Amino acid sequence: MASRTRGAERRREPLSRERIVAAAVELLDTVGESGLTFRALAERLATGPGAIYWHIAGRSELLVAATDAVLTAAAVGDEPDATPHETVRALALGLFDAIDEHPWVGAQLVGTPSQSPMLPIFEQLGRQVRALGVPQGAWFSAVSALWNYILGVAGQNAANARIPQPATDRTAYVGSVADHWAALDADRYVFTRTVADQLREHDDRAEFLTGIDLILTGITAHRWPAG
Amino acid sequence: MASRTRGAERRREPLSRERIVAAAVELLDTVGESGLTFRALAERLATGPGAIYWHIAGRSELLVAATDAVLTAAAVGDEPDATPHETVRALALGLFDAIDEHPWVGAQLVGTPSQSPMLPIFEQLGRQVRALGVPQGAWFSAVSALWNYILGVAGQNAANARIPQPATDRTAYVGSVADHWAALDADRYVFTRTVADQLREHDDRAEFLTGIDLILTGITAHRWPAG
DNA sequence: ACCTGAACACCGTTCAAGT
DNA sequence: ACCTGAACACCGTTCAAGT
Repeated sequence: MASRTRGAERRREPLSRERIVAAAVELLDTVGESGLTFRALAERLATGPGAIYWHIAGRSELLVAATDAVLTAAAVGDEPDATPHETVRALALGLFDAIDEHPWVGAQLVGTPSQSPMLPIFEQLGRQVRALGVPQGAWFSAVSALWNYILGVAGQNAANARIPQPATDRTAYVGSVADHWAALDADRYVFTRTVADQLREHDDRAEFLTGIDLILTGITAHRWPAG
Repeated sequence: MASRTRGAERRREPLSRERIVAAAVELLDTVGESGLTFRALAERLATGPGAIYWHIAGRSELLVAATDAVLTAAAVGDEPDATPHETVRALALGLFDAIDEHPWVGAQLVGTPSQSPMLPIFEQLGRQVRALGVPQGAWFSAVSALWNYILGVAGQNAANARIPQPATDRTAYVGSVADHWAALDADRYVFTRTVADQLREHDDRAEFLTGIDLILTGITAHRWPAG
């Protein structure tokens, strides 16, 4: 009875950009990027595919809007007492977790020019680079390195999420790759074989942070040309 | 006259995996990933779309095969006298140039689990990490950082290539983003504004190498746990 | 064994027609 | 102003039928 009322209310609720984007995020989370279809979306919103076009220009605008919504929700506030190093870690981790929860965002970020939703994060990263004492002439190079690394991990995570069947255990998948590595030719792939167990037992999040630390160490230790 | 003969010969040449893959690479280079269509491919090969399926399982296998072909052609040989640092640079640059020439490869690499075509490169990178004196327990972490960075740049390059119209000057596009940055709000985007000119004048290739250097510096300077 | 091309089951997007 | 849903112009993939 309550559900009948709710159903009726939902059908009458007018469409809006927000409702469409929220439904799109839900669809992307549950069935992946290839499952985001105007027909599926229209069905969920109890309308026809054409109605959506009144509010959103097309599929790629919808994808950008969905990414924007997720990133806005994941934005990190400034901790006034944090060191630059800590702030970079917090920013990067915020992105990492958002992408971990919504893997399709990773693919979206990699495929998007450094535009709207990522600009604030770029800015915040940049300020930390400045605070680390990098000479001004090298600011762009230093942020770029961090940026490319973060987007690289984002892309990998997105790819990992869409390879096996939606529900397959990530652990099982990593395990099968590790088995493959361990079984490689002993001469041509000494290194990869040796590292197979480290792949099996690694923690994505910790590994990600190690990479951030490496780049920060590099940024600090690098002999930048005076600028 | 010669062209008539050649045309006739081409039509009679039997299909083969190699011819299909070569045609696919050509199509991807000229019209991008969305232009690689079984119908367009079939037309180029003077046959029907169904014929292709006799030799290749489907679109994604075709994409993998095309990527494989490009990477194999771009493989770098071992320079016996090179330092680990130099070898890493050469490997990374080989990938960078291959992706620069065939931007769709970037998207493909990011979307692919560390499987077949990239394994030899992963192995070679790993050997250099070993040669740098990284303790064995940290090998995986160190290569992963390099790997994620390289794939991040790959993805960015692929994205940049598919944003503007195929033939638009890359310089003009970068310039327009730089203009956008320079016009941002002075309070909220101090850093990004300051860096707009560095974006405008930067060289992708040099920037890429700087990032590699930073990570290598980090790998060398990092206080790894003994292992 | 290999090729053909019509047919199937989808897409995103548009647009006349409705309210 | 906003919604509807049929229609258009595509896709990847399959498959009976040919050679």
